[in-house]
Amino acid sequence: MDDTLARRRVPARAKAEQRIRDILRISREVFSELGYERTTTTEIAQRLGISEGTIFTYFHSKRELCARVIQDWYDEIIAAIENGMPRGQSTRAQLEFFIHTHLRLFLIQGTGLCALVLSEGRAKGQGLGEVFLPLQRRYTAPLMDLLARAREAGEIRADLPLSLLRSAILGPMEHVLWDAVVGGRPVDIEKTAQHLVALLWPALLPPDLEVAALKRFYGEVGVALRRVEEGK
Amino acid sequence: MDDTLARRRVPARAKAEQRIRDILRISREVFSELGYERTTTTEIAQRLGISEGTIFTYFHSKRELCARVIQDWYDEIIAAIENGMPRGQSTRAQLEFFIHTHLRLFLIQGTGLCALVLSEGRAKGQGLGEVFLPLQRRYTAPLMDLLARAREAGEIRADLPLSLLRSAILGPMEHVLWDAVVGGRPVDIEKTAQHLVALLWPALLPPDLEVAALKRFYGEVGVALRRVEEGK
Amino acid sequence: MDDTLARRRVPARAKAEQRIRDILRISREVFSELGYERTTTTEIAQRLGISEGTIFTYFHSKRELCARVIQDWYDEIIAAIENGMPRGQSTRAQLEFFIHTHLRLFLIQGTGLCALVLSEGRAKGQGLGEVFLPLQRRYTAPLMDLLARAREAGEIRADLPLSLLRSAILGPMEHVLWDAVVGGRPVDIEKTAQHLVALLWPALLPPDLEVAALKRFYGEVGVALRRVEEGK
Amino acid sequence: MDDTLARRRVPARAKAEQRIRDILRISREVFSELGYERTTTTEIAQRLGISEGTIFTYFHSKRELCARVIQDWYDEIIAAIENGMPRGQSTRAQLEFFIHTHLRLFLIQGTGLCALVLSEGRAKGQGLGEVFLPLQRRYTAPLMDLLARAREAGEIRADLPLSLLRSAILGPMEHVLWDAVVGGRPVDIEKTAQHLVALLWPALLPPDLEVAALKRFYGEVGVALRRVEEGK
DNA sequence: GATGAATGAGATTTCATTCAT
DNA sequence: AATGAATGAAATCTCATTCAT
Repeated sequence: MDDTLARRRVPARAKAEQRIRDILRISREVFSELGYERTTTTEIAQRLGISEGTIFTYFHSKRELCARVIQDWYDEIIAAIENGMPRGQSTRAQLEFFIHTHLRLFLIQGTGLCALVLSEGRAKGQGLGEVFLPLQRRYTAPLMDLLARAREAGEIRADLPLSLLRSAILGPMEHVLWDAVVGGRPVDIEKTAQHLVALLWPALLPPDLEVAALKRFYGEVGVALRRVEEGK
Repeated sequence: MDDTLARRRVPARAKAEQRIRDILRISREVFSELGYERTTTTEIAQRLGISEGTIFTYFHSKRELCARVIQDWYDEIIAAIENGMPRGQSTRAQLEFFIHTHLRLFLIQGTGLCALVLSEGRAKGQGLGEVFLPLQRRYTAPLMDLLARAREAGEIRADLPLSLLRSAILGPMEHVLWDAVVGGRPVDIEKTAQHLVALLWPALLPPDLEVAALKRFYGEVGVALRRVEEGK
Repeated sequence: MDDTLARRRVPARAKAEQRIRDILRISREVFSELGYERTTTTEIAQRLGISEGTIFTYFHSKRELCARVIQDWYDEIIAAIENGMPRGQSTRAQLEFFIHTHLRLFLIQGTGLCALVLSEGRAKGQGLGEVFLPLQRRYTAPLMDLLARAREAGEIRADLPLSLLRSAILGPMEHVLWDAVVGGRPVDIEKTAQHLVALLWPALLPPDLEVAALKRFYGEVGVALRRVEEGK
Repeated sequence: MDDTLARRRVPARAKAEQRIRDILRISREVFSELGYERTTTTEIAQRLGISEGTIFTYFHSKRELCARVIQDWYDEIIAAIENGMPRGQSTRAQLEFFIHTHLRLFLIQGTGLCALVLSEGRAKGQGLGEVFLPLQRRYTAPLMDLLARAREAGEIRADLPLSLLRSAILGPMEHVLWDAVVGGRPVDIEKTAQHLVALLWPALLPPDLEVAALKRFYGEVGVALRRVEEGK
């Protein structure tokens, strides 16, 4: 009974929501394959098996549709990272989670959406640009927080601007993804994430924390030696 | 008389070549400002003060023109790096030269051309994609050579694939450039290059090369100490 | 119980009639604001807070709806004039009533409906045009009657076609209304009506009715004078 | 020779100008037949036997094209009236010229353009409206000047606002034209102009200028008579 | 070789109308 | 009776490319 009622009332609203979801799903596909300009509403409609007009029943314009696609995609990534971040664990473990999650989510959709953001974010004039900046900021916030806290704790180097450290982490990830897609090779996400952390971790450490200690010891030994020799 | 002769002999070839250069120069400007799709042949012709038809006298299509623009741009960067690379100096010095030159040449034209490559390189179907791969390879060749030689010499770590090291260098550079353009801030190229090297160098070093040596010393000193104490 | 019965009996007819009235009322608003083409069924439905489909339950097409709107509006004006015309009073008083009523009714709804008729009445092809002619005729009938009777009584000039006199009355009124709407100024209906009558009345009088009599008298006095002088 | 050169150089520019003239001529036809909204660029292109794109080579948008059509049409009327006005002659003769010219020029194109202005002038939002007001003003300027000068000379009544007098002249003209087009009857322009002047002239005269003089005379004669009779 | 007018294929977007629920 | 999602025809406008001069 409940079921029947539910099922009966559903269509009116739920059908519409399903449509919106469908359109967004396919649009994400097409936009990420072809980029904004080469994507046509005709193509989207055809893949959905609906008429072009229907798309415009739910979205005012192609631009709005695209903005929504990007927003949703960001939202997913942001949610995945914010929710999953193992805050109790070590900085290095958290960094590894961030990189791993990032690689995983990007590779689901290919780098198409990434390139979309990269190229359309620059559309001067009346562009999608404004939509991106806040998203980009929210998206990198967990990473920035992590770095800031680690720096306060003296765990990572303080001699360079945080934004540079951020670039040193995000940049290689994007480049690896790019390589993967252009080269068309599959990526072992697990391994690549571990590699990236192994590679980048030394770059983040305070230069010569341990080394400095050892050097001091080395020096003191030297002094002691000389004294022994002299005091002979 | 001289003039007339000169004018008569030259034009057939030299005038045409000048035209081609002009078209390429302006096209580079426009493509990098607007991206491939938003660039119109009309815009290019207008900025040149010539008719649209003329462009098609020299280039078969917009696509071909764009491919040529990108190729020329790559050629310049490749030449600058190949010619300028200070091969006699230390690996670190060569890396700094590479990063510095890269940043400098990219920032001359803005990141427009970079975004152009990024977004148009993916054009599935009848794309520019095929043009890019070899260029990209030639472009990164000097860096790969440098890394390979340094690895053989034991200067840099051997526990990770070279391609990952490459990504760890190119990725942050691109990210920094991106930040610069999106943020609209000017970049101190000199300083940024130094910072990037300072940041990335530790990541490239064999893990614990120096540290390992010190630790071995520490250990030996310990052994010696105990022996002295015992042999007392 | 009463309620239930009432509600049950009424709806079939009365509810439907209320719907029709509502749709017509709002449609009049929208059509007169926007004109036929710029009016959308969506806009009408939204202002009514009903669904688009409902409109088509009661009207076969947008065109039919518009025709009905115009017809109703004419009916109101015609009724107001036919019922209110002070037939016992002087021709001039009746003319003033006509002008006053006309201005008043037009200005209630703005000149939107007027412009609607003007522009849509001409729609060649599958137009509303055919609907208008009889309405226009019924609408001007009271004025034509008034003029015809006055002419028979010798009150107004007989040297020009009646249709021209009608134009000389309707034309200025419309022009004044137009001015008012374009200029966006409020109109003092009372005063404007009086002014129009003052202006137009002399145009309707038989040329020189009074003047002719006076001139005849003037001539006779002259003759008499000369006779007196001579007969001295 | 001259001819040949002239003919040879002509196309480049003259061909374009001819095109523009052709497009304007046909557009005037279509816009005046169908109104702004119902006119399609397809229809215009078809009647011209050219492709739709060509229209947009010369005019940025349908709206601009329409604005130009209206402007040209106004310009013609304004020029005809400004140039032909017989300024030396009597006020009445000048008025007749104005009315006659107006009727003639309007009837060449039908009232289509008139209705176009009427209906599109109201297009709220981003309309053609702004284009019209100055044209309308320039267009009525000669008439207003005429009326103002005549009023200063005491030739026409001063008890009503000039704008009302203007409406009393323009209004009937438009109404007559409307009648003619709706009714589909041909109009005897000469006769109609004369009739309109005969009809409207008395409305413009100072009320009772002549009549007042005669009445004064009549009164004085009466006084004189009584005095003679008494002084007998 | 240069021109620039003409083209036509195609893209986005609107909206009256239909119809299953 | 009411809904509102779906439609599809049509409209405006863009632009790379061609070709006669």
